[in-house]
Amino acid sequence: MKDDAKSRKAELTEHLKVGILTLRLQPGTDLDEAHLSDAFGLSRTPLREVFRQLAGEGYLDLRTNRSARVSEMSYTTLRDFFLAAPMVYGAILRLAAQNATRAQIDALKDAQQAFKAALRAGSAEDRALANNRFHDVTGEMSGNVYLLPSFNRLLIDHARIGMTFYRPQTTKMTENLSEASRQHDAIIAAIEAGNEAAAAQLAEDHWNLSRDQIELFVMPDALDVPMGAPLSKPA
Amino acid sequence: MKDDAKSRKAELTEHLKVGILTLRLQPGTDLDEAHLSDAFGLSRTPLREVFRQLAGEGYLDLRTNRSARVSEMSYTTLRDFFLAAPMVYGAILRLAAQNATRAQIDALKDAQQAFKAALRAGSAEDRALANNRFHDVTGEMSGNVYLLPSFNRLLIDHARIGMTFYRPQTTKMTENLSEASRQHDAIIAAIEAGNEAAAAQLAEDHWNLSRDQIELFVMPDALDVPMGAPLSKPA
DNA sequence: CGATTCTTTTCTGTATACAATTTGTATTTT
DNA sequence: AAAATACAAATTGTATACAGAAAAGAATCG
Repeated sequence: MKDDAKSRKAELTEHLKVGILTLRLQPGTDLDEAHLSDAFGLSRTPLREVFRQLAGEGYLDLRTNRSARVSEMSYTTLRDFFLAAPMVYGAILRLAAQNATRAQIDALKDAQQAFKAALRAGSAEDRALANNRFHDVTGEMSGNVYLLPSFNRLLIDHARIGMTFYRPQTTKMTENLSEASRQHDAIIAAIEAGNEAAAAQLAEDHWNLSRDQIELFVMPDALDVPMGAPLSKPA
Repeated sequence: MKDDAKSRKAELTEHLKVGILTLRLQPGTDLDEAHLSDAFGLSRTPLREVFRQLAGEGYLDLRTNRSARVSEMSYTTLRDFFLAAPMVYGAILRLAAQNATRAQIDALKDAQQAFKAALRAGSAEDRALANNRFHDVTGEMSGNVYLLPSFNRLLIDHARIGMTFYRPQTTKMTENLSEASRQHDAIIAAIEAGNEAAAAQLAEDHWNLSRDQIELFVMPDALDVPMGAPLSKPA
């Protein structure tokens, strides 16, 4: 059982990634080098290398002479997200259908099993991470080094945005999650059949569903209170 | 005149970037930490941080317990490049036309001036770098954090592929460079006018020209020698 | 002579110590 | 009392020293 520096470094990386994807580490959070190096038994040198790497992948922002910070999410970035996601997701799934290997398809099926399990009995964090894993595998399948950087960057914020809607608050939202799961199954089938057109269409459908889910959160049903009626006082 | 560590670090970063874009540092080249830290008056710690950053941006590949290496370019990556570039370039120019600020438009004009100067009197390196700079500014204009990672990754290899065809070997290739310059002017005009559709169309035209130029290099005119005739001996 | 093992050397990865910068606090000044 | 300044504490950035892993070379065996 090796617990050397290498594995501790990987642990730290995973810890930060998961924390950021699940919003446990919220956008804008400052990271304390001293505390983290202490907690993971690493000196600051390798720790800072991990920071640089995660910054390169879009998890963190680095500012000279200031602490590393979990990358921000603002309304402008949300707009950019909506613009870029459909295009990149479509291209990735199309390429995945072209290039997926047997082993990758098996990995995708495993990811989907985990996603279903998370829907049945998991927390919001479990669902977001399982969904992230599913799409991450489709990225691997595409194998296109030029599209992956943007795709992975999108997946980070998709998970973070999704953390709000994987905690379903209405029946409609719950139905949407079941639909997403069915779409995952269809995506697997399209990839396995090498059906590019179907994969691209499913990417669009899947994205539209995801967008609807986001809209349900951003624009909830209006409160059922007559105009002018007093609202309950804030604490 | 500050020559402190910070500027030396930036110098090193620039040196490596330029070297990689111009193929002075060829794909697959191993980088020697000891030599570089000596040459730039930096210790290995900040040097390795620069390596990590450049790896994140796609300039370098890092392998544990092995030297950092200039990122490879193979025929498979060339195929991926041709698949991804038209889509991403189009989206970036469309967004650039939407969002460009006055200062950015001025920067783009400056870059184009430099490009023209490089065409008139510069080396192949100068031309590739000036062209890279021009497109880099369009990326800044788009301002979309989700598309930029892929766009910047594409620009790296576009510069490297281009290094072969910015050394024009035929009249046709020279004409293409002039045409590229005219397209740059048209791109500036479309962006300045906020004309998205025109910008997107120009992205397609510009890409097609670039692809033609690459094809001229990959598939040169057949040698004008009758079949079976003896070729001049290699040295 | 070739292949293999062992030793030496070189290079990568990490820890620690120190320098430099920023931030928070107390003091002074208007 | 508010603003400005000076000082102290905390934090980031860098250099150096050392530990560990590959690579290169020497010695041994078939």
